[in-house]
Amino acid sequence: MTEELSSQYQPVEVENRIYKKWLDQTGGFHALAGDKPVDQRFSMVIPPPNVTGALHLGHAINATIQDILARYHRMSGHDTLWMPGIDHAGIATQAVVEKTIFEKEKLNRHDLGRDELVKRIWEWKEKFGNRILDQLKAVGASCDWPRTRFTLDDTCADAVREAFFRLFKDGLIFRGLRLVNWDTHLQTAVADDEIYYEKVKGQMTSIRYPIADRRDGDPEYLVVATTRPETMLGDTAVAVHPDDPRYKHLIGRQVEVPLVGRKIPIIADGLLVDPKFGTGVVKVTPAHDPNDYATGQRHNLRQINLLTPDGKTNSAGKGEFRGEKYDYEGLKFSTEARKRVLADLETLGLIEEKKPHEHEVGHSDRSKTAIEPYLSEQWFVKMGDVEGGVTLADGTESTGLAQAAIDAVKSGRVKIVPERYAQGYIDWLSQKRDWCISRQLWWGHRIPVWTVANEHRTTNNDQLEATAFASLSAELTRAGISSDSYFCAPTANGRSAQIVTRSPAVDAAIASLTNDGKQSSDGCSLFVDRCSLIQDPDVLDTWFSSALWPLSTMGWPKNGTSDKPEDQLLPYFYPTSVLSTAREILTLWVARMVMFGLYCHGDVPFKQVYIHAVIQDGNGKPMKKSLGNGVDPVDIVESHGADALRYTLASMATETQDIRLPVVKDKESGKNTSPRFDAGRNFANKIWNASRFILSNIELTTVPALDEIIQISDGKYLEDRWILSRLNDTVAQVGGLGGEAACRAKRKGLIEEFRFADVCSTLYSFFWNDLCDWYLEIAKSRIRQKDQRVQRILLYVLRSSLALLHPVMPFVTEAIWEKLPGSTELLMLSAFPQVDPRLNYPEAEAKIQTLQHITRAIRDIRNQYNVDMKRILDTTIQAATADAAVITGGVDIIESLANTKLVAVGPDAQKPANAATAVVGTTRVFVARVIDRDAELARLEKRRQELEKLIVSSNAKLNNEAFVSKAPAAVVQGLREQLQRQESEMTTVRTSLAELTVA
RNA sequence: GGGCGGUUAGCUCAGUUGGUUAGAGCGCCGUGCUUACACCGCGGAUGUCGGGGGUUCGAGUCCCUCACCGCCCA
Repeated sequence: MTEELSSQYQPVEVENRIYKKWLDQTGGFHALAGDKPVDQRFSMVIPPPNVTGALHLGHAINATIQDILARYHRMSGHDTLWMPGIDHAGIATQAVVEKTIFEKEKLNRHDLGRDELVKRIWEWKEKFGNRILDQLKAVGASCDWPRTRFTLDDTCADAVREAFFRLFKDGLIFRGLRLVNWDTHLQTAVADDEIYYEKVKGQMTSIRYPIADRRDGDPEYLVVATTRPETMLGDTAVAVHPDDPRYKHLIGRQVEVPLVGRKIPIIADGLLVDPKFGTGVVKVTPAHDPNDYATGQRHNLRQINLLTPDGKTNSAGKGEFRGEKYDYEGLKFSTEARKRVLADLETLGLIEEKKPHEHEVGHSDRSKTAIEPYLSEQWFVKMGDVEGGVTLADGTESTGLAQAAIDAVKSGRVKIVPERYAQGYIDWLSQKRDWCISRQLWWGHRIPVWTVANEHRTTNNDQLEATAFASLSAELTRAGISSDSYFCAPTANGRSAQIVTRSPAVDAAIASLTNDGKQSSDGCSLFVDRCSLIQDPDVLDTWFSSALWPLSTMGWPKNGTSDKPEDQLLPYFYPTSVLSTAREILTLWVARMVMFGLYCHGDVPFKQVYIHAVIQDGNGKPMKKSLGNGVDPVDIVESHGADALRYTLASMATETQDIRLPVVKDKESGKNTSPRFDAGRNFANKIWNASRFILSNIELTTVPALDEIIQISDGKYLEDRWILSRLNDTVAQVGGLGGEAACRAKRKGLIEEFRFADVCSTLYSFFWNDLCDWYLEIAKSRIRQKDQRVQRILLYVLRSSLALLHPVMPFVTEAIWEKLPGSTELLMLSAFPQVDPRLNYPEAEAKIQTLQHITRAIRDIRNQYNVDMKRILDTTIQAATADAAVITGGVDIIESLANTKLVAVGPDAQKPANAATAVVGTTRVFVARVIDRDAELARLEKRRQELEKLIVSSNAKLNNEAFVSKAPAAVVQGLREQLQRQESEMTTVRTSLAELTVA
């Protein structure tokens, strides 16, 4: 046995083998719908990592947390599903692939074309898409791998189609003009969270706008200051503060915009204008600034868009002023056009002042180029309340989608842990801002809406359209797929007819019918070239498919269509039990999942949301590639082992929102690491060695059953009852009391309370301190004597410990489990230990504690006097009768652990000459023949002073009339008893001091 | 500007409804190659609980205020 196990745990030698064994014997941690009651089912979906990504510490801590939960519930006998998968991450992925293609082939996406680019991204996905999943496996994640989903696969696409179709039919998806953050390089709208701000040195220019129709006393100009003079071409108002005496009389009049010659109103707006800032006059360009946009909404102003999608000035950028024509069309908007505008203004003498100005400019995270606010047509999901309400899939009514998600949390149907995060979720949803779901990308779920191609629309072809649509409808009906399409008639305000399709079959039918005027099977020509249909070119925001993740991964909307177990996931495992994630996506993702879960399927997607802390470096800075302060979890798996990584991360998982991990560069490898991971490695090593020691001394062929253990623990060995009692307490803390007892006590275990750091420290102190430092040391003499009972206790405790530790440290525990006598089944499939009231031995716990105190006192003296460990000292103990009995009962323990000989114990035991004294409460411990009078005096005097302070403080409280009368009786009584103990010990210390002085 | 979190030993963090002498790991000091483990054992030292004020018989814990750090939302 000993020969097989090295004296140091070598994780790299066992982890791959163990992981493969798990996969082989569980079918890849495969879960099936079963027949257990709801409280014995446990399910989670993994927050799908980005395909472009590599594992970072955020993934690692979250995977560790989820795996602890999954393994714990699996061992508790619950049907356990942990659904894995990855996210297509629209813009991030497309940007990465476009960049690599450009670097290698100098081709951009327009050179390649849509189909070719999408094909290339799929190839790239096949090549790199599974890398992060392999990394999760290296960490030990026990996901149901055969079910691995991808947000762009067919199953997920079905869900996206169905959800879009329903929302559209219910009027919850609409198209509208909105100001979006436009990335002119990638030519797409980007979300607010995909923008970062950078300080840019610019110029503040003050421009004179001539006042139209001047009256007496009017100034010639109004002067406005701007950092973006080119946007003046799109100005549709200038605003002043309603109470500003300088301009009050001008409100309602007009100014002329230089260069374009447009006359625009002077409006009053208290929200936009700060009269103390600049000249107190603000130009308003609703199509090119978010604040101006809002102002435009308030005052019903025209919106003039000046941009082309690639960031140039469009045909609106021209005009006539003072008889001259000005034209900026085709110029790069914020660079070339700006220069020309400034030069032209200069020539006209309309520039009042120019001064340097530093301001924040939004940049796209993906292309690193400046963002342009851009007015464009986008698709939206209506979040706010709607007339008539929204019917959720279970038939209940809500005033709107956002409200439904708010109510789910407020009512406690979804519980957010830690609770404080619920407020942010509710606040964000309460704004009920419509959700822009269209992205001008090619990588993603294409918006399933067909319209008449814009360039073919004229006012007089409505009749043609109507006929064509009727024919198409008939064609779809004949093909039996008309229920998968939804027709929307053209509207009076010029919107084209729209067809929303639910299935690729309908798309294919439309495409084939509209191509080049081809004819349908019955020979009827459906569309002429003036009325061809095109599918909306945009794709859906990635979060749209992510929002359906708990549903789509379980097969919605097709679940229940067969009796096959894989089609029964949704009724069995939905809603999931827990979602573990980071707080940054609480709104973007979590809120939207709740919304869609309720709307599409009539139930929340999860009962609990656990928000884990974010790991920062040792200086409190977030870990970022650009800062070079990140630690790669895969490096830690290689250097320290997966268990060490997991243990360390789990022990940092407290309720705070940030945790710091001091980062250092490893001298040999040059890679970032942290000394904090040593704790995990050391603990794994300790488990390994204690197990090795126990197993090498065992002659048993099976692990004893609980009944046998209870029988033999009733004998003379106090320590056996003690370690069993400690074990039982540890089980209770980590796993809870179980069954009815837990209900009565209203206490779950630390794992289910998400107190992962406490789980770690509880396991650590039991295994290392109780088991290794005390029990194994006490048991050694019996082990040497081949005592059969101690072998049984040891093996039983070891097996329970491995099972307790397994959810946190699965590899090392499974590797040892293999070596247990009679071991056949996997530890990961074995039962998690249960509390048994018969294993509570409070009297043993109290007695061992006394013996530990005495032992420590003797060891302390040995250390202080530098006594050679080999020298056996004589000890005399003066103790009250009751204590003396305990000590006498534990003579062997004290003698072996303190390497001493107890020569006399009792109330009348006398202090030998030349003995050192230690005081433990009222007990005095004399260690013979090591006396150093000065050292003794110093030690006792120090204790005397400590006690004196305590006694003074206790007395002060007890002499305080207010305390005695107002504090609870138990507290007062407790303090009285404490004072008594302190005074007794003081007497003992004084006696010892007196003896020294006399001697 | 609004909201949230943090500030406890040299470092990283616990401290559950206010109540008996504020804890752990790492690090540090001393010591030991005692046949599981030096990734170890044994022992030790280290805290005005960010500053100030208040409530209370009693505050690390509750309230107010200031400072600094971080996050989220505008």
